[in-house]
Amino acid sequence: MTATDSMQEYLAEAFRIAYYQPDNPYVSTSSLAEEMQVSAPAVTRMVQRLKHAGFLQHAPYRGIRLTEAGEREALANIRRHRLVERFLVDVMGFGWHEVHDDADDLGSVVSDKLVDKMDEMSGFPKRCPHGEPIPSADGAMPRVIDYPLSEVAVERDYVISRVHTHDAHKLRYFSELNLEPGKRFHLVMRAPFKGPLQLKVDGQTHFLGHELAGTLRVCSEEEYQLV
Amino acid sequence: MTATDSMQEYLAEAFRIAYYQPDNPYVSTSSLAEEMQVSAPAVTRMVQRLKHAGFLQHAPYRGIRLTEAGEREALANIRRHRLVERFLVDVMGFGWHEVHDDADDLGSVVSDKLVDKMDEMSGFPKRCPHGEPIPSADGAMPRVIDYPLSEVAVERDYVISRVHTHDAHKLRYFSELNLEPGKRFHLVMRAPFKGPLQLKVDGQTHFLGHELAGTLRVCSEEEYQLV
DNA sequence: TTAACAATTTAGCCGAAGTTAAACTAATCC
DNA sequence: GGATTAGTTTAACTTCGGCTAAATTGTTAA
Repeated sequence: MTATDSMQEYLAEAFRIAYYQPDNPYVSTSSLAEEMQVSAPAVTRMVQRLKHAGFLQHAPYRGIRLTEAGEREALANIRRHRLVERFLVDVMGFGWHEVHDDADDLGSVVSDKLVDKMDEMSGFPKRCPHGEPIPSADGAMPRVIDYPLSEVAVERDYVISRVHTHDAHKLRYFSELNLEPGKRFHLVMRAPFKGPLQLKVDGQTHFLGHELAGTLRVCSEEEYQLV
Repeated sequence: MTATDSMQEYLAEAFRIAYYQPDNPYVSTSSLAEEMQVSAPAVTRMVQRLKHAGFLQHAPYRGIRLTEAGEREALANIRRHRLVERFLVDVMGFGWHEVHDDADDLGSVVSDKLVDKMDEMSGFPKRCPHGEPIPSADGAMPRVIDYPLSEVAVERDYVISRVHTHDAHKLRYFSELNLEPGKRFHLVMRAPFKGPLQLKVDGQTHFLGHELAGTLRVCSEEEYQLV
């Protein structure tokens, strides 16, 4: 059985959610509903269709879990999506903070031929502009090593690994602060009780709220080079 | 009222058909059905929806005719489609004969922002890779001047203006013969009774059947420069 | 241990876009 | 001028993907 575009989107989103909660392999329908901007019943019905097609297992009232086939579909979609983003940024010159919506639209329709060409023209990138790893053509997905900025030790250097938000304003703000994936910076201090963080980027000092900092994931230079 | 993607496709196709029959402004539902690869009733119902939305007039059993609003929608779609084709050829390096399907898919989803960028990166082209004129952003569509190769005078020089087929094999064949839009050639002779044509391209002599020749539209160098 | 609440699923609805089969027009042909 | 035929339209059904409202389940708290 082959997945429709819509089915692939659900599978991809489920995979992304699972990737961000490495402890627990089950994805709740409500988290899917939220990410897909869709009602809960819509998810339940799609889940049933996907189960019948063999793309996932469903433990009612508990959650879902992709099968091998489901992961394959998901990774194909994610790869297309992230390579399109890279292409829009590297080749077409858009800002990394402004390409998500267009990439969403394009990601569902580009052919393999096109994706391969985009891959090539972007220099076979390893990560998308938000820092997420790009699955290989044969469906291997590296696991990146990084930590929420809001939880790492102070007075040390880090590299931005991933920026985990789709909020256009936040992305634009990070972009203005030069806080983008791959960027090196120094974490000066963090105020207690979920207080603001102070960091130094390109010699400039910035302050970030605790919550905002939580959407940035960071790691060491060496860890960044691993993927 | 704003048109869905699907509505725009129908409007665009209707416009293209009308453009190829300059004498008669009415487009039959069967021609639309054929071009859209869809059953006749599907067209009839869509036509009614489009009529209600004010995009066309419908004379039952006679045909349809786009309104101003309908032409606007159609031209926006055609512009997107043809600029995507140009981009795939000029920027991404695909062959002009192989981009139609991808362009079809992409044309329905690319945003204005993207189309404008593609326009710029392609050098603000005037025609798509098949030679069809590209509507301007404000919705003006030039009318090209050209004639079926099967009907023009022999022993003269011409330029390929448009290649009017979507058949992948024919396109590939034309491509192999170097017969692409903008190409200059000499029409040597034409055998009577719908016989083959002889022409000289780049010093090489080729023969084309009458029907195949009909899918090529040609004009003088000066006429080609007009659009 | 039961009551309340939150999450999930079921039931029944809608609209878009497709299909086939049957009915209807318009036009042509003898 | 009426019968045949080609082209259109209507009717009735399908699938997909969304929705709201109602029922159900699992968990938590009194």
